[in-house]
Amino acid sequence: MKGSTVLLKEHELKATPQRLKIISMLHTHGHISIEDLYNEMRKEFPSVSLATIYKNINQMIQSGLVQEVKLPSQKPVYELVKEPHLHMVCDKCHKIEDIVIGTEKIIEEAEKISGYKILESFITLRGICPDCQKKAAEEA
Amino acid sequence: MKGSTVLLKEHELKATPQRLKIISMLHTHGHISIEDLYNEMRKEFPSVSLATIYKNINQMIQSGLVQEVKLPSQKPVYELVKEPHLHMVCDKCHKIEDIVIGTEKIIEEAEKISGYKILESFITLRGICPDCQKKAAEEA
DNA sequence: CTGACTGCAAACGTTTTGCACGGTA
DNA sequence: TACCGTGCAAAACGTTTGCAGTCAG
Repeated sequence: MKGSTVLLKEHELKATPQRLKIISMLHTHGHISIEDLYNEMRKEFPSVSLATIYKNINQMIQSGLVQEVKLPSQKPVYELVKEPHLHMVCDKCHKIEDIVIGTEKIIEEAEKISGYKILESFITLRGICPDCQKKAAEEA
Repeated sequence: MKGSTVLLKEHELKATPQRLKIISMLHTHGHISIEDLYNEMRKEFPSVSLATIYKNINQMIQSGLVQEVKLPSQKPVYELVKEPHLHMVCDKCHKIEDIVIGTEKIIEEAEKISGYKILESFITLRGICPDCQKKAAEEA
């Protein structure tokens, strides 16, 4: 894991305490909403402004450091940009997990059928996570 | 194509002129935003209210007649529920197309890797549509 | 006829903007 | 020191709600 200061410098953003904290929260949570960023940030920086969170997240998105993830039936969450992956969302506990799967075949087929030149894919799968399956089985 | 009145009745919604128009616009456009629904609806029903559009779309979603589609970098659009499909979005002209592709393999693999029981998949592919590829080639 | 639907206006939650102050490089 | 970033307040959006009048069944 790269130092957060370096990460910011590489994207031409100054390393302010607020930004370092945002990066750290993104690392820790994997996926996090603006509201949760704000609430957690306030523990350490009680006078932080929501505007600061928005401005920074938007700058990080523009600079390619962060990515917005739009999920069905919930507010957008944010994650650090890393290798391409897809998102699994649990219907019961709402946890979000990344998994890495080859998507070449589906993309190839989509290109063949549609004639599009595909540049990026966004895949979200909704279902029940192993923990919640277990709980459901025990309750039955 | 089923009559819109019947479609509404099947979903236990009264067939008002506004609702019939919404269904017709969904048919015609395939995917349409609230704003576009409103602007087009006003041509025929000048005094229609945005609230009516929202209320109706939300009811149609709840009754399983309509589905919300969240796309990267744009407002949500709405479509009639039909067979599962994925969305192709053109970077240049922003057109949205549906294509039907088997997703069993990717879902199977995701289930195996993650242990999730998957219930639904949301797949969006971003790229350049054939028309815009052609245009780009001609300009070069 | 009755409950559901519409249009209007106000309220709401989220995100953006402008500006003066403060901190990073 | 110069500029960028922050916090605050206000504004701008998008969406929802409450209500009185109207319409579909």
